[in-house]
Amino acid sequence: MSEEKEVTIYDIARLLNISAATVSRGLKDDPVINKSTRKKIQDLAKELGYRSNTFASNLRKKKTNTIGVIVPRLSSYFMAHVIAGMEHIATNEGYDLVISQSLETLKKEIANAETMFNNRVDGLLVSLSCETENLDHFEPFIRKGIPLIFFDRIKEHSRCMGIIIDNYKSAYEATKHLLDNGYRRIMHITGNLTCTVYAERWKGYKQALNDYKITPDLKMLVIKDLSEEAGMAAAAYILKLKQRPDAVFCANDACAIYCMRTLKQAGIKIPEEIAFVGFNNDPMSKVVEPNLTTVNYPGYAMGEAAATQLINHLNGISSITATNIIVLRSELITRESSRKKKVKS
Amino acid sequence: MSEEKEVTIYDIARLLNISAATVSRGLKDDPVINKSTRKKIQDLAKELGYRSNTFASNLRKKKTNTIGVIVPRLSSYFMAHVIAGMEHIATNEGYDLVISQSLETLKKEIANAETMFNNRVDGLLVSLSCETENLDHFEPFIRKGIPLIFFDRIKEHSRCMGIIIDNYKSAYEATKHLLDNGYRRIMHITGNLTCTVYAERWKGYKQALNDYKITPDLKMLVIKDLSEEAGMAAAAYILKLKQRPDAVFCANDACAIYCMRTLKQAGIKIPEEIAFVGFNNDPMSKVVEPNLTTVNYPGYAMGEAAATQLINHLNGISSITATNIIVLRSELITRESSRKKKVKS
DNA sequence: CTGAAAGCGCTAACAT
DNA sequence: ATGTTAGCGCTTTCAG
Repeated sequence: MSEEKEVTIYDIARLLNISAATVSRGLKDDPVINKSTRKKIQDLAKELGYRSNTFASNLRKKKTNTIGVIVPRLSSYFMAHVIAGMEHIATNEGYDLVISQSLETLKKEIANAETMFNNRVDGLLVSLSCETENLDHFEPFIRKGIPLIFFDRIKEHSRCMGIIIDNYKSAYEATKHLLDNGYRRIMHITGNLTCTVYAERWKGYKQALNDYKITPDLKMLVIKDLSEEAGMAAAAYILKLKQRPDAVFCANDACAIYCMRTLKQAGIKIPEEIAFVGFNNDPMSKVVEPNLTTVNYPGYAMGEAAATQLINHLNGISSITATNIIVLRSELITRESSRKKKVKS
Repeated sequence: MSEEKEVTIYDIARLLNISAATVSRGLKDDPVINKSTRKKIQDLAKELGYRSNTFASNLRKKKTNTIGVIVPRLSSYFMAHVIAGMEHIATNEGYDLVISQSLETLKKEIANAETMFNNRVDGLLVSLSCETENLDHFEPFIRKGIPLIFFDRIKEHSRCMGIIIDNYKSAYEATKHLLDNGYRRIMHITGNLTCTVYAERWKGYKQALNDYKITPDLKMLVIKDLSEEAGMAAAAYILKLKQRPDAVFCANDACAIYCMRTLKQAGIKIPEEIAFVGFNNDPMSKVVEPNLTTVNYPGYAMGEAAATQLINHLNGISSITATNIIVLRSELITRESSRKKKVKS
């Protein structure tokens, strides 16, 4: 623990008999400084083990080079990829990421936003908790002109960009795929409808049914938390139903898979008796038997897009308030779990 | 963008006709200040929307309240849970997490360490890349007395704590489980053996064989990158083998699963002809058929442990250099893929 | 219990 | 091309 003393620009300045200002400029390779002076400065800095003091610099520049990220949970496959994508872009651009989880509660989301605000992040990337019904706790950012981008779980705001996939369209296509393949009594299992993503998927589902002149049946709508347990519970519900669905469109893969598995264990043939479509393209969907048809959700790309937009705005290259919504491509991946229904003739 | 001016302690001081020093103390509820003065200060601060300037404070205190995290990849199920665990502890203790990925390369790991060093993190939490053979790039931290904890992928260092599971023992138990269940020709599929985790697992595997008087056969050792593709390639290798294994112990689940699947598609019965044991307890392992026997890897707990130890050290509650290694409990979860072998009689 | 004063290390406007 | 100067906002002796 030999706490060596920190080297400052003043040490370098003194040793080189120049001013601290010149050192400061030389260190960031400012072309206004003589090339040989620059080299001398940089060489000595390295030799002395100089490291720039970020706080002093931040204090002066009033900029933190830090981007705040607030997400419901870190520990999903999807979110891990989003974060990886953001980290990739941020690092390349010299920004740090400070990440926090709301654990799906508004209370924590508010606390996290406050911390981020006090820490003076340069910008904020947010995926909203399901409990969040208004954006009041982000007003301090708006008022200070701190750029704010929502991704995945968004709410519209005139001054904030949103980055999403077209949940409505994806759900519509997923449902239409089932209909096209001959399924008619399609159950929808989803999460809290205050979440835009789930609300949109539900709309897409209904529209597809409508287009096939099918009236949505409320018995065919199951709202749970989309957990594995919810999937098993949904399966139990299905088994008790007098008139069972011939297909299930579930708003995530984990829930779809555990529902499917439970039914399978109860002797139901998948997809012959009940077909399945999930959402997210979780690695599990490729492994479960039968392989689950699902909607690919480009997490890494979404993370990259969000970080890129924010940083471009920060650098003045583009403005967040001009573009309002960016929609990423998402496509249906058809697999065994929704194979064409054999029509009994 | 109404860039309202920032409120500082001087503003509060002026308005209250007291000194900035008193405000500074009052804001952190220093009992040395008159209770009513404290209240006045805090009330006014809230009213004016005062937020403390972290840099100014950091600059003065030479402390960042930031913990750096360097991991090979963020986007695995395991690592997502590690990070979630760290974030949980760090947030509670008022620390920020700054996270970066080495993407399994030494070059990036060095660059990341340097950034963290320059950003003056208070402590560092590291899981090493596979390429890392020495700890030179962490010397600046050691020299400055900045605490450094390795987790999961560690290397021993007299001044750094390591947090791991007992990979040797877990692998030993996994292999012994197969042996106990009647399997004798056990293949081991693993990753780069410069990684301690894989080296330890390999040792455990060999020891179990030894204890059963079985000489390890080099044909039964497959070293790949443990990816899904590696799993499929390993399956192809097995199919071409004159003398096939009757069981496979794979150092992670993803690879095990894709190997198993490929064999299954080729008509091999699992576990009758070839049994499987994986490692990690990835969600996929519970979903694949047959369910995969695996070793539970407590990611969240590991993240919590690492963060807790670091913060305790930072707070002077305990020392990192005293304890050297913390071993977390990990247990074998037996499932269908390694059912007892039926002995032909 | 409160205040005065001296920086922490860096940057940027302004001057030379 | 380089130097001077004046802070950024906070903390912390030391003095009262």
